Formats: sequence, structure tokens, C-alpha cells
Amino acid sequence: MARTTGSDGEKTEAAVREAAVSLIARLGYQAMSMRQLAAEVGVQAAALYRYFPTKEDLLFTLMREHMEGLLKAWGAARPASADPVIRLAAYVENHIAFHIERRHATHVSNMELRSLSHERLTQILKMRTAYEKELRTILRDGLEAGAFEIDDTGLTAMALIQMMTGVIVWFRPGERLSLAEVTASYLSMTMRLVGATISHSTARPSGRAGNAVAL
Amino acid sequence: MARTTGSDGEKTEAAVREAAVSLIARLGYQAMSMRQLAAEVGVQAAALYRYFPTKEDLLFTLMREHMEGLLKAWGAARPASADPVIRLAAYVENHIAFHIERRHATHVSNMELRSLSHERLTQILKMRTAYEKELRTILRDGLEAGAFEIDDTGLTAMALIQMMTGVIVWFRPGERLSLAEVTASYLSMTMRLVGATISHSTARPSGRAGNAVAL
DNA sequence: GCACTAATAAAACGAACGTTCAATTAATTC
DNA sequence: GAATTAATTGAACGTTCGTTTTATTAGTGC
Repeated sequence: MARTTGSDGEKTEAAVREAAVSLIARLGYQAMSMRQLAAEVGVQAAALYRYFPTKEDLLFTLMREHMEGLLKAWGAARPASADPVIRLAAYVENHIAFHIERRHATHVSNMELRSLSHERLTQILKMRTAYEKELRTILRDGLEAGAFEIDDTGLTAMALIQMMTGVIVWFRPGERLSLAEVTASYLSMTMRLVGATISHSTARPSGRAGNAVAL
Repeated sequence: MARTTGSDGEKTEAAVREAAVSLIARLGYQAMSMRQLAAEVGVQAAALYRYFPTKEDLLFTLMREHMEGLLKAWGAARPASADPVIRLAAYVENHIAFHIERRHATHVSNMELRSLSHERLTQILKMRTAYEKELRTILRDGLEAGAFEIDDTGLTAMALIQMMTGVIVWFRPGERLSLAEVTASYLSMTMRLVGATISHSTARPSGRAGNAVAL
């Protein structure tokens, strides 16, 4: 046999990406074999090499696109307001929504950094640092404006990101808590953690921020 | 050649454990080969099988002992006081100190769960759940006593543990912040996060708790 | 110093790995 | 409908894997 009826390059590539994210998240990059991935897609292992030259290229592509998506999502969600409380609320909401929607891809991006070559690791970390810097800027602005009470901006940013990203470890949609409930709770925990005082801004596109502070 | 001069079973086994924790933390369990581990110890691969019947047995032993150590450390650090603020402060201090001291082992225990067989995974998760339950109990007691303001006890416990454990990702001893500074910051963030009111207890063995609340 | 045990080396096992290559067939173009 | 291109198979390559077996040497007890 050779080319199969109905075979389509674009569809196969998409199926490979999807199956790879799922398998790597579940088994780990090293534990997933190319034959296993091919079987999941319904194809022979050799066919994978039409789309990704090596196994590591596949991993890198998945991670890069995940990080690009995260930065793009934040770019779209970033509020126009200068109020640090509103900006922080938007950051938390975007972060949680994005990561819960892509649990598997997040797992891959967080756990498989060590499987990348040095230069590719650097590329991914650059994107990650840029994303974290956005949060540090919000915290610093809030601190300078007297809206937050924070010991150390960098440490607080890491603690918040760690706390928020951790949601993918235990959260399962359709269980005890809804996404909205979880987001509301994380918002109020975040606002208390940074010692936010109540925001006096009139425009509040993110209605939960006020609530969070009040709690 | 065979037995080498100065060879000692106990010393070799200890060297194997130490090298394995370090290698698995750095490379991942699947990526570390038994030959690589043996080379690190300065021995042939076959010699490892005198101490651990399989590679997975080695991993499981490391993880089980890590979790046992964590539970034992908390058992020793657990304060006699009934004050939830004091108990929470002790939990945070113990958690951070234990995990920073054993960064590599913590990495292994958190990242390699998927490499365990089903029944061994269950064993480890049972210990982990018991440890997390201690925190949930403290939070619930504090909530009922009116000392904390918390949306959801379970969710808050997970968020706190995620935040605290995350310290091993970025903290390096001897850099910008000292262990004491990091611990103090995490304590104040924790107390604010749970909405702790000032503890009125007279006995305060963990002096930082009061400070944390005050911040 | 002789028997015995502990600790290791050396070599080999079959299986699985990532990857390559040539052959083959489906779809597309003209 | 012939020529061309796209997509895939099946077989094979050399390497490495976890593990086992056997032999050999260092230390220990008497």
C-alpha cells in the first residue's frame, strides 16, 4: 500500500499536532514514541516525517505556537485602562481562561523544556519572560500608585503565576466548580494577596474586580 | 575485573540514590538511562541491579521516601497551638524549608508520577492527599473560627500549595533573596490570601506569623 | 590461609527507538 | 487519459535501551 484514499496533508498534520499534544501531556515527550503517535493518528511512523523533520522539531513547534498564542491572547485581552486593579484582573482572567482551555498544551510547555536544545530553549524562555514581565509591570505600577501592598514585585509575580497555572493540575470542567466560580475565587485570592485597595475607577469592563477586592 | 578495592554496598547504594535524584530531576526519568546513572556513580550498569531490581523500583523508592520525609517533617513541625494562624504559619514555613532543601527530589516527586505503575501511583497519591488534607483542616478550622475569609477551602488549599511549591522553580540559594526573606514574603502573601485577621494568641513560637498578618 | 560472601565487571539478550529509503498508489493537472 | 505531484506504506538501518548471566575479585570469619 501507499497513499490511502481520502488522505489529505493538512488534515493529517492537524491530527498529528493534536495527538502529539495529548500524548506528550499524558506520557511525556521521551516516553512517547513516534510509532505510538503514528498509531494514534492512524498512519505509519514514516508518514510523520513528511510534516516534522525530527521528533524535537515537533515538540518545539507545539511549544512555540502555544507561547505565541498566549502572548497574542494577552495582547487582545489587555485593557486600555491604566488602573492596576483592572489590568491585574484582566491578566488573571486571561491567564486562567487560556490555560484551562489548553490544559494539555500548557502541560507540555511547562514540563518539557528540558527536552529542547539550548537555542530553542532560549527562544521559548524569551517568550515566557516577556509574558511574565507584563505581570511584573502591572504589579510595579500598582505598587507605585499605592493600589497594592507588595513585598517584592518579582517574587509576587512568580507566586501568582505559579498559583494560577496550578489550576490545570486539579481543575476538571464539569466537576464541583465551574470555570466562572474558579476564576472568581482566583481573582479574589489574587487581589487579597497583592493587598489591593478598592478601585475608584469609573469604567470597570471586568466587573469581577470590584467584587474580588471587596471579598 | 570484578569487585573493586574499597567497594562498599552501603556507600554505593547511597551514591546511586543521590545521583539518580539529580539525574532524573535534570533529564527526566525516561531520558535517564541506567548506563548514564551507573557512569555518574562510577560503576557498571549491571551493578545497579544489586540495589534496585528495576528502574521503576528505583524511582518509586525515591518518591516514597521523599513523601515519607515530608509527612515526617510536618509531624515534627506541627505546633501544639490550636490557633489557625499559628498552624498555617508553621505549615508554610515547613513546606518552603523542606522543598527548598530538596529541590531535586521535589522535582522528581512532582514530575514523574506518570512513570509509576497504577498501584504505586496510588500509594504516592495517598500520601500526598494526606499531606494536603492537613492544610485543608487548618483552613477549615480558621474559617469556622472566623480567623480566615475564604471562598472555598479545597480550592484555596490547592492554590496555596501550588504557590509555595513553585518556589523551587525560580529560587536559587545565594542569589538576590535569602531563604529567610523568601519565607517571610510567602508567609505574608499567604496570610493576606486567606484574609487572616490578627492572631490574639499569647504564645507565638513562630514569630513571623504576626508580622505576616500585619503587612 | 582457606572457605565464604559481598560487590562488581564484562558480555550478551531481545526489544524498541528515531529515522531513512524505495516503492506504490491517490489525487491533480493539462 | 497520460503525466505529474502529494501522501503514504513497508522494510530496513544502526543505536540504544533495560535487564540477565556468568565469571572474577575484594573483603570477612575462623
